[in-house]
Amino acid sequence: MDFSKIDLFEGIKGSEVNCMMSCFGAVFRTFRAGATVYDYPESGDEVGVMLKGGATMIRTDENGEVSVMEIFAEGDIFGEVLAFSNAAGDSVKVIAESDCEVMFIKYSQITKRCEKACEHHSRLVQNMFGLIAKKTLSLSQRIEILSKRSTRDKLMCYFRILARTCGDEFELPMSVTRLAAYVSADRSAMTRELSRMQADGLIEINKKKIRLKKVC
Amino acid sequence: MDFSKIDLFEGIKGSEVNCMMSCFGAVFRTFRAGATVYDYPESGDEVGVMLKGGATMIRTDENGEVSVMEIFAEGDIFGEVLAFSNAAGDSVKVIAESDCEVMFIKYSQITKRCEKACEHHSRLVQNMFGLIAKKTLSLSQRIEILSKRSTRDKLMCYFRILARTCGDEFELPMSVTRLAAYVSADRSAMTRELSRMQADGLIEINKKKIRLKKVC
DNA sequence: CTCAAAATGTTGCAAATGCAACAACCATTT
DNA sequence: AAATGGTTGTTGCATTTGCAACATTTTGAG
Repeated sequence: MDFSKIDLFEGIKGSEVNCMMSCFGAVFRTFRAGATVYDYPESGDEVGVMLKGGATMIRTDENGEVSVMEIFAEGDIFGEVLAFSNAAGDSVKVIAESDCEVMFIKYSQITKRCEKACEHHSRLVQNMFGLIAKKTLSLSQRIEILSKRSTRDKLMCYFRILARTCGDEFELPMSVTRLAAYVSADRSAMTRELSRMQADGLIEINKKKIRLKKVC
Repeated sequence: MDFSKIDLFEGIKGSEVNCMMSCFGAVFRTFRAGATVYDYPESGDEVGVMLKGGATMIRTDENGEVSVMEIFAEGDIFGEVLAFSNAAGDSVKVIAESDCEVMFIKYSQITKRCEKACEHHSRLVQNMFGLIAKKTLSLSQRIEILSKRSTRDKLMCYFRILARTCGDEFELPMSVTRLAAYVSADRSAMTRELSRMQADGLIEINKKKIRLKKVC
């Protein structure tokens, strides 16, 4: 297993990473696309580290309304203690978007100093620090999107965020149906709005390929 | 200054806290209600710790649209590195809701180990950890609220969250105008909806006092 | 290949919401 | 007391949005 690309272990040698695994009681699992990676009511204080592939955190409320909470790519971490409140007791799951590989460790083992006082434990804490900061950033981005009043503004806001890393032409990192859940809009209404946006010359859209046309 | 109630310093003796202040280059300031506590484009890598009073983080976009991003009470921390993306380059400020007292420290001084290697520095990092986790929780709560489709659902979601800590009868922690910004709805439309909710027997509302009536 | 399930695209209609404009109220300052 | 600025409450109207229902296309499994 190559951990060199995983941010959580940055600055920690591969050999030492393996050594740390026993402290953490790390467990490795692989999942097929569509499988449930993490089921919140059950998964206690475990932290998941996405080693390979991608997944989406999905909340389903009592009315069956679905909303996308977070999107995980390689290197991202997730877990109940890390990220969210489940106020309403809704069902919250992480679903594999593609085949993926995940490492699970106990949160409590990370935050408390282990008896052996691994030298690299504190570095790991620092890394974790940075990852959580990154996560708050993405949550905050989501809030920026959701706080727009109209579906059009929400979409434009999201597209501009994507464009900042990918340029004015990019591919949606999720299905249109998921996108609707992500911006918290009705799918059909959103599709209608996407058409209008194209008609108004704001974007060009072809399947999942999108091109921002106007600078703004 | 009494730090015993500030989560960031939990488990660190008062005398040692004072000792640490020099490492951090802590600066203390007081603000009147309505004053600007923190202005993001300018305030670099500083972390604010709310020692006394309360404040609100407000984003204003290019159209003058206002949205409340976070609400800070005693013990909460805030800062650019901690929480948010400013994608659009909008104006983001922290405004004192009441008279308040804030301590500012440099983020970089917290994350990097200081030369003196204070014994308690690592405890501070652990505490900071917990605070950020708490922050992600509140961001995630906000997302839970914003991802509801209707204004009524947003409000009920928020009220239930408040009720969990305060019981079925509580006082709004912000003005109605701010509440509208928080749930990202038009103020007048929200007021209208609040009346309807009362008419429908869901809540009783009197100024800022709210009572949840139906269990659900 | 074939079938079933899921995703996508489209439309009409009713309801919710934003918007604008206004009046009433409150607190603070002069 | 008067003036000022901010918050609150209300209403009519145009627009947006959600919702439901349906046809079409794509995907995946056997």
